[in-house]
Amino acid sequence: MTKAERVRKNIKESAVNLFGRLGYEKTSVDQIARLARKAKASIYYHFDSKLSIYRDVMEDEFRTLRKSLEDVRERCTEDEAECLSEYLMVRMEEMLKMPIYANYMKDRIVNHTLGEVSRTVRSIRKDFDEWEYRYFRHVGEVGIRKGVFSDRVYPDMFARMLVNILKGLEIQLFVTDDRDALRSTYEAMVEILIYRNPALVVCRQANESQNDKE
Amino acid sequence: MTKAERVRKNIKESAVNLFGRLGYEKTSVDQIARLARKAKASIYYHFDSKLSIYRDVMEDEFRTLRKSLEDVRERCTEDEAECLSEYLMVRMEEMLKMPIYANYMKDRIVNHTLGEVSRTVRSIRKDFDEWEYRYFRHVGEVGIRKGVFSDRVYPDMFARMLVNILKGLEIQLFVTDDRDALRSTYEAMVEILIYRNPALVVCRQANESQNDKE
DNA sequence: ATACTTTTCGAACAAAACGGTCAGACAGTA
DNA sequence: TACTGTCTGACCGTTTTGTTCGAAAAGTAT
Repeated sequence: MTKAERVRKNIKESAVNLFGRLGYEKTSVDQIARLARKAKASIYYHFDSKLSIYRDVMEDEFRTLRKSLEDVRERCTEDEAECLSEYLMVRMEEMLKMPIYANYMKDRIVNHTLGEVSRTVRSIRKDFDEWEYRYFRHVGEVGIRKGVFSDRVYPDMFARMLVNILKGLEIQLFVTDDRDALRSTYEAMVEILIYRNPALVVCRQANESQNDKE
Repeated sequence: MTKAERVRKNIKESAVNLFGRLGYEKTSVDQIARLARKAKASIYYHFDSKLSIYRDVMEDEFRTLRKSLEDVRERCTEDEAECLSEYLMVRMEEMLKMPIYANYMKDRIVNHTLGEVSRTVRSIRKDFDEWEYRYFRHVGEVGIRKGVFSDRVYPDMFARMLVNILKGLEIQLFVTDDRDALRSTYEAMVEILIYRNPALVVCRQANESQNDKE
């Protein structure tokens, strides 16, 4: 790691600290510089603008979120419903470890307008959504083929719906901070998504009554 | 409660919210006004200045701290050591519920200078210290007379020492946020303060061995 | 309706803080 | 010595800040 990279990293650490606690507007470049023990002008040697620092650390947050979710995907490949449930739980926990994004969400809700900052975050978020859409569609394809989910929904519909529902619940998560409420909501959602094939239900009931007799 | 008092209270609630989250510098009067649904100029009808709002809500925080500690003092009058230990625990827990003061402490540690704000808070804090000193001196007097604490220290010394030690530990508390570490430190401190009168120890040992024989 | 008081606020102010620039200083090094 | 990457103090134009003031509005008692 070169010296320049080390300095850049140091600046980013200061930025994470401040953006995470104060948000974009309330953090000044001078403050980042002081915390990184550099002059304000030095910050502009390593970064183009305040916004580019913000974008950089925000991207990092989403990168580590992706990494965590990739781990879940690899770890769990058996039952699609179980898998999805686990995925959503980890997703929630990891999102609560994203202070900069959480702060942005809160700011957005109360201030209603952040201009170019919003545009930047939306672009990062769009990449993440598309990445996640691809996964959901894959889960949908496999799940529908196996009969775990109803074959009346197409994988594309299935994935799009999930992405949008999760976006809504996310706001709730950051505003209320009530992870337990969200957990049960996720569980209920997965439960509803699972296709209760009438034939299978009858079959299962038959099995159970047979087990009772034994 | 008159209308003016209600408005004042409403403004103070907004101020508590913002000062507690953002600190003094990062909170603007306009922001307080918006949260209280008043024009900025209206704030100055009810308060002299931004600093006077800050002083007001900070004093409130110390007032409720005092109230809690007075409750402990009344509840517990038996064993001086036990009493002191309980007092310190409640003191710590209650201090963690003082967001504005906590925020001020953090700011002070990283910024090193806040000028007139520091002067204001120091004055409030001085009142509290003197109030607490009087209690510690009283506990010292009674404790030393009863032989719980060593009679080689004077009540004044005893109280002054406690006030200063607590001030130091307080910084640790706000910086690390590790209340468990502080709890054991407090316990150890009280343990050390208790006077292990050699005569009493011998006496107690004799009693115990007598109990063994029975 | 009248006159008087209390409360609110838009507009304006000087001062400060803001993001960002630039010319030059400094340190390593070939 | 000349060159390269890194740092910084001073500065700029703009926006935000705390605070003031006169007048509008709301409330109240006569």
